[in-house]
Amino acid sequence: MPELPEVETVRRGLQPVMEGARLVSVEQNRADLRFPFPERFAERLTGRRIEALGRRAKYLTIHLEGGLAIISHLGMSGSYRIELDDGTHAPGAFHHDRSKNTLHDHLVMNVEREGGGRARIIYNDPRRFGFMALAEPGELDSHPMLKGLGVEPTGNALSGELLASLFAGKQAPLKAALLDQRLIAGLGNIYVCEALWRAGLSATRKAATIATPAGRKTARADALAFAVRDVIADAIAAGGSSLRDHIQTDGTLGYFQHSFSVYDREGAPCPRPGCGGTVERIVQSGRSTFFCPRCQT
DNA sequence: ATCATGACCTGTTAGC
DNA sequence: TGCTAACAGGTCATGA
Repeated sequence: MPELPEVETVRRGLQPVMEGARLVSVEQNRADLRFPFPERFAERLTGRRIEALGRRAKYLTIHLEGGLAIISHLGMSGSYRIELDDGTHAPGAFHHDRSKNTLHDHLVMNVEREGGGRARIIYNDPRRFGFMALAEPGELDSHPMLKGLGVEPTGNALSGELLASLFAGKQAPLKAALLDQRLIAGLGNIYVCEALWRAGLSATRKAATIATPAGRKTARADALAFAVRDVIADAIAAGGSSLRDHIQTDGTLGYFQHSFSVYDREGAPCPRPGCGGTVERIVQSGRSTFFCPRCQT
């Protein structure tokens, strides 16, 4: 599920229940996800108040009183859901609102909410590619999981100039460069495919070809920087993409999947007006790339 | 250093 | 219907 827009959607869904709440107890149901949980993880959380929820790239950050912070990555299949003490799901609960699948509930945070009442925040992750870490007070930005991350594709930071300088000299395919979290942090397979389509650029072209040899921007760099920021902003506004969970009762599931131009649309006509091409699928470094061979060059 | 590939895990779906 | 293979939103370790 989770690229940057999905993680941001999770953050916004958890925020009204978690911020200001106190962790009454934490149930950790196994020793590891992709990596072992930190030492004494549940004990260190218990009793603390949650001050804020943040996000860096695809990482959710949970800031606790005293400065300790949980760093949570959802991998491919991680999700959070909220259960209120009356047994219902909270508005804003994200994903997997079906009664089955508690098998992979790996962490349960029981909280006393700020305005009173209790809630359970449950982390579920069938494939266990997700992971959690703890950052000591003042060490969040320098934590090994976050410190090497590149620029956020939100806001104005990602300009054509910056993109050109980041990609200058790179022989890797444009797609691989866009997926490199050390350069731009937060893009994944869906939004890279969509951004390349919006920019009219081929995923297989060498990354360096959007810059001059000196690392100056070209029209391609401007188009790609804009496309990346644009598709991420659109996806966040739509609440992210939900590929598998179309059953929904409380209305907070993402709907950006209905706006895909090429992702998972092999054989469909290219939606660009007047193009007339057909979406194709190729494999690059083991991952599907969806693109229009006619208008992406 | 840079780049490509396989590995990690479970669940769902397409195809025979 | 039942089995098998392919594939899935990500990252890390390895080897060329």
